[in-house]
Amino acid sequence: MNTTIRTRFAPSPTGFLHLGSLRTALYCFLFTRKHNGTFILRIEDTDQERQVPGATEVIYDTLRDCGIHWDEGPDVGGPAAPYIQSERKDSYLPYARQLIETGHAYYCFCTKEDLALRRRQAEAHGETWKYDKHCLRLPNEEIQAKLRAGTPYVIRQNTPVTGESDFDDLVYGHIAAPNETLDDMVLIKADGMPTYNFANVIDDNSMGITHVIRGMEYLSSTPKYNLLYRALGWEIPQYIHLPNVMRDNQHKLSKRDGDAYYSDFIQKGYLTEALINYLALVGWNPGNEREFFTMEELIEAFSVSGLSKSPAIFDLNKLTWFNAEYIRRLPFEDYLSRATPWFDQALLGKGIDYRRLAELMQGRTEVFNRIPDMVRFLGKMPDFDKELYLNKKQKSTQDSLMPSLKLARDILIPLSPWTEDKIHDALMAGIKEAGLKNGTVLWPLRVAISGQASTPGGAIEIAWLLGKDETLLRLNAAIEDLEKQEERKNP
RNA sequence: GCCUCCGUGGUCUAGCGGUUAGGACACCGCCCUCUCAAGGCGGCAACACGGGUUCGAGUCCCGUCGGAGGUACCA
Repeated sequence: MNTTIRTRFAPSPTGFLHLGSLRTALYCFLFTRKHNGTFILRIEDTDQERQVPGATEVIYDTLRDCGIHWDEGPDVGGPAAPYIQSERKDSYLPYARQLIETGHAYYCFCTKEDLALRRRQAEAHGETWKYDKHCLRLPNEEIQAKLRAGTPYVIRQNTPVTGESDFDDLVYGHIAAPNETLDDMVLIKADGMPTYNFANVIDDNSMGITHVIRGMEYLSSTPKYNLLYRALGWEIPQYIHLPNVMRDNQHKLSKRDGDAYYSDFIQKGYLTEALINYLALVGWNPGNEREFFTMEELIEAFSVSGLSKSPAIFDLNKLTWFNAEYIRRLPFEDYLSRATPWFDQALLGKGIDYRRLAELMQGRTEVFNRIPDMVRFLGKMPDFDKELYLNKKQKSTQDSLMPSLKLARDILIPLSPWTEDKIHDALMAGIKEAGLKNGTVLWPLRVAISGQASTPGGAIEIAWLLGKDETLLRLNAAIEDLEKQEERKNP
């Protein structure tokens, strides 16, 4: 490999960046960096009807966030500028004309409606629809007359009807398709814009792309692209087609799921690094059992041979596990600042010490958006089922309950200053003195002041976070509540 | 329908003719422990099916079945 590798990521600006596309961009980037090549960003906006304002910026921002840097692109320029297809509009038609002259393409005056009708008829007969080359057989005079009259037309590729076309994909190996099954695809649309199919070939060539890395939805049309390369006398690039990222066995991860865009995950509190790390492993493996990678390490480890051929289901569970791991590894100050807005959602103005809370929460946070529900009880004592007090394993029984709570109260009332160490030592000493098991007192205490089956921290940490006043308030309320309940039972 | 591709536990995967089929997530159990989490230990669970080739097949060939993609003046 002595020629410099040039690759491109060529998204359409139709909205947010889909995770499947992100992964394609990632692999493309990794491959290119690994081989010291040039990574190009090209915006494919040939479909005027599907433009979404601001979508291009979303692509830039997402890629940058992820650490996927492009060497040439619309914003940074480069020797093959412009990098937006609509701005290259005029460069396609001459090639199409050249193809017409050499018999590899032809004008077609069939209307969309007419085509749709014929397609439906063919399908009604159970036949495969394929353009019948009707306009290829038009006499030259008629073509010229229609052209002069301004009749709308498209330009179609004239694919051979015999033989077969084949190529070698770096992932899928040898791919061959009978030419008779190849449709005469439209190259230039009636509005003068090239189709993706055509623009792609022209741009990839004029930008000197050596390796085309893209989703496998293009695998079956690649033979047609290659026919174009040959007709134009161009060198065919290497192909690396990537299997799809699936939601489940039969569905691609789709925009409808609400879980398909990069931004969806970031908003929920997934870390970019975790997402990238996970995504890299959906459809690729490093050849060993390593799972954690920084971007630099991914570049180092990346190899086409580790790419999988079969579609992979996106596993939210595993992503979440990665995310929790990444959160645990975050420097504490970083965690604190990221968690603060989520603490605020449940605890704003409640006077809780976020720093201590963050210490307790960092190891327990899987996704940031789960924080509010986990800490809300600190701001407001929730209602809870009294059954929660009873816990066999902790040796907290109906009989031990009231004495335990009162013991805790008696120990905590005189306590000063209110520090975790003090609370801990006093409680432990009192429990030992009473000859009880830790759980017998601590379990009901934690329940009484939190109302939760589980909390980020034990009774001691929770008591400290709540503060002495609030802790005793809640404890007293719990005791009174139980006493009332007793009275009702035995008046 | 036709064309192309794919097929190892629930999920992501290792395997590239001889393995007790390995790892990770999830799940279950135990330990640790003032709950939960983390951690430690253990467990459940896979070569889609049928034919070949071979001394020997998850690995090679053929077929069946299953799935995906394509079949647009969308990309």
